Amino acid sequence: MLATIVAMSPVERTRPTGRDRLRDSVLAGDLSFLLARANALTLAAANAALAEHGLKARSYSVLALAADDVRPTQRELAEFLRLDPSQVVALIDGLEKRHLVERRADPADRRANVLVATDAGRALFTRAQESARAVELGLLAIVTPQDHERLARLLRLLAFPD
Amino acid sequence: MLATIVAMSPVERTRPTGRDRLRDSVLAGDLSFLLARANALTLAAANAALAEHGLKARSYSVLALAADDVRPTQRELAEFLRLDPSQVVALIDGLEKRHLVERRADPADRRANVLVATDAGRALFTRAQESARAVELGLLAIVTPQDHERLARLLRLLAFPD
DNA sequence: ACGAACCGTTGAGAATGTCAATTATTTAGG
DNA sequence: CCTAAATAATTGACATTCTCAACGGTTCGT
Repeated sequence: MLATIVAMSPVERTRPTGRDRLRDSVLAGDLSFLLARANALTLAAANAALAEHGLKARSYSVLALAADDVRPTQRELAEFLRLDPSQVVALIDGLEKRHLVERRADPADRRANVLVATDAGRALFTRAQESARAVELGLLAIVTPQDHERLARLLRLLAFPD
Repeated sequence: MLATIVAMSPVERTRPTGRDRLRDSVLAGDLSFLLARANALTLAAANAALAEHGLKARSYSVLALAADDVRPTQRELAEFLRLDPSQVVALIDGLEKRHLVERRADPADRRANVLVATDAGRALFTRAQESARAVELGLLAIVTPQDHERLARLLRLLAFPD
């Protein structure tokens, strides 16, 4: 409403001046949109920081789970990362060729593989994690530690609804 | 640490039972990951709901901005939605063929087009918006209204850092 | 023992992302 | 005023990612 009035300047103003006109649009109030845009920016920053380690957010995530001794199945990886199982195959292939992870037969189910990190994988992850951490702190420098915690809690609710 | 101890059960336990073992991994504490996963789930839900209107999150966003009389330039759309300008071309082509939006020469800059919605576009947007709203409320049913507001505020900070 | 369900893998085709080149127009500087 | 650099939209090429269906091997329920 206010924006409309402001736009009603003299005679068809060239442009309502606003550099953030779009930020006042209804779309900007849409949580899905904010989520998408925040994710896009964050992902770009993360990928840029991980590039020096030859990783992207995806491969970093897989490596992180492998290095964490949680011994995830490829199926679990796919569900957790919201990827098609076939993408997990390609992702692991890439990391395995670089000797950062290994597929091990799951002793409990011979259909399944379990993913473990090699020593080199763990070493790389430790280094990459610092880069990732730096990015995250950079992005969150604008919010208070309390808000940081709140955000994590709320995102966890959205990310794991069940 | 704790996980390690727990895993050290009698004789190589088949599996630490946990169905959410992965949720205790270090990755699950990563804000980028939570953002990515929350976005993936939200996007999937939004696309599913918008499908009945022949829209996806992307085209819905473009339509929303067009219907909002904010008269965005294609360049502005690209920046706002974090897309390559060439993708905006394709997106608008699709909507324009369905007579939902129109490109209008920007009176202030003849290089630029400004996007406006047709009456049909506005009508469709109104309907689609209800679906989008329903999805959003569904996703946020688990949080309090106050948390809903907090989340929006924090995401806006991440989505528009400057 | 049997069929159904499940795991990883492969391959194909659609959708998206990324980038460079082109034309038309605007802007900045001499 | 004129010119060079920058900008907006578009096109096309190419890489990456998404989505599905099919397959062999294995497990599960009955």
